[in-house]
Amino acid sequence: MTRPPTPDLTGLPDRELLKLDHQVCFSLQAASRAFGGVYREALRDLGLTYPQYLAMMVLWEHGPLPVKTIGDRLHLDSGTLSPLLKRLESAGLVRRERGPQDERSVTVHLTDSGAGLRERALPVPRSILRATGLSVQEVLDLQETLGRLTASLGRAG
Amino acid sequence: MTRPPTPDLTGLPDRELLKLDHQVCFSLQAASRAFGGVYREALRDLGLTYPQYLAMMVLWEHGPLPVKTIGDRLHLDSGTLSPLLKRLESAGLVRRERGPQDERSVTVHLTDSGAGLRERALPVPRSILRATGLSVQEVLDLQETLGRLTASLGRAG
DNA sequence: CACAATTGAATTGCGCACAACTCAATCATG
DNA sequence: CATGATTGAGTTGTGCGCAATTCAATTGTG
Repeated sequence: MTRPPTPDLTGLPDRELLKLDHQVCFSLQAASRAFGGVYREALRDLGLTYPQYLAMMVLWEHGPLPVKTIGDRLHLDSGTLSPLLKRLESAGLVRRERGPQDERSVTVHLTDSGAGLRERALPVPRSILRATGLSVQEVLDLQETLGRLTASLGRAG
Repeated sequence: MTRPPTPDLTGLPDRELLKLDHQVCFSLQAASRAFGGVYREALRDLGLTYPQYLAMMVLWEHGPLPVKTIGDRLHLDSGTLSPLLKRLESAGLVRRERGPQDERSVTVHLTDSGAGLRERALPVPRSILRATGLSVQEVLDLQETLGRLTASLGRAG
């Protein structure tokens, strides 16, 4: 019943492979959506969705940034970020300016309102972490595994 | 530098919590999206998206099922499933019938074309699992952790 | 039996993710 | 310096996920 650390996957029967890989991606998405639900509730008062919260966090941490840089950090392209930032802008949290040196680039600034929102967002991480029910070590292990997984999948795809 | 297995989370500073929880959900979504990319490529020839593939797998495994049952298995509601099944139907893979005993229920059947697609889908799981770069044991551990995580988050949200 | 509550599907609306494309600004090469 | 390639944003279209609503069918209760 013990398995070698790197078993010969090609030797496993198709239906076992099917179960394994199905459940990995499936349980990954299940966890991801469960997070979404918890964040949705935690961010409701702030009027932010989770992706919007991520964008705000990048700005809270690094100050004004070009759209391109935000996209690099969040692994999102302009097709996702442009409308998202537009919503943040119409919510009055953010302001966009064409860069003077490179007129293709648009730099995103926090407004006073956007900067002030940080205070109200501070308790969110704690409530989320507590909701996971995981120990810190489990969180670290999970991240390590997910990091390798994403890297492998990225190279493959 | 060593930590107890279940540390007192309330004792950690805010900014450390912030990093931890941020990266968990973030790396979860990153892995989930990386999977999406790999599946997208693997399923391109079949003309299926990953959620459509999941629905087909349920039908391949269990035969004709009511929409409700498919939704329970995939954790999807009718708002997501109805249009998805409609697309599968217009692709000729699936047929929908009102149940005679309960006229609210709609049972989804595979067409011959839909059943035949299973053959072409068989090599997909193997290529996906290989792309993960994880050992079988790591896959099992990951699933276990994700299962607990999802359960905790579900209870919390 | 009548009527209220519940259930199963579908629809609408919103936001995210991604592909494909447009367009202007910038860069690189000859 | 002129021209072709590349880059940064934005737009369009498709599909997923979720909330909220609608509607008919069914169930439960008095």
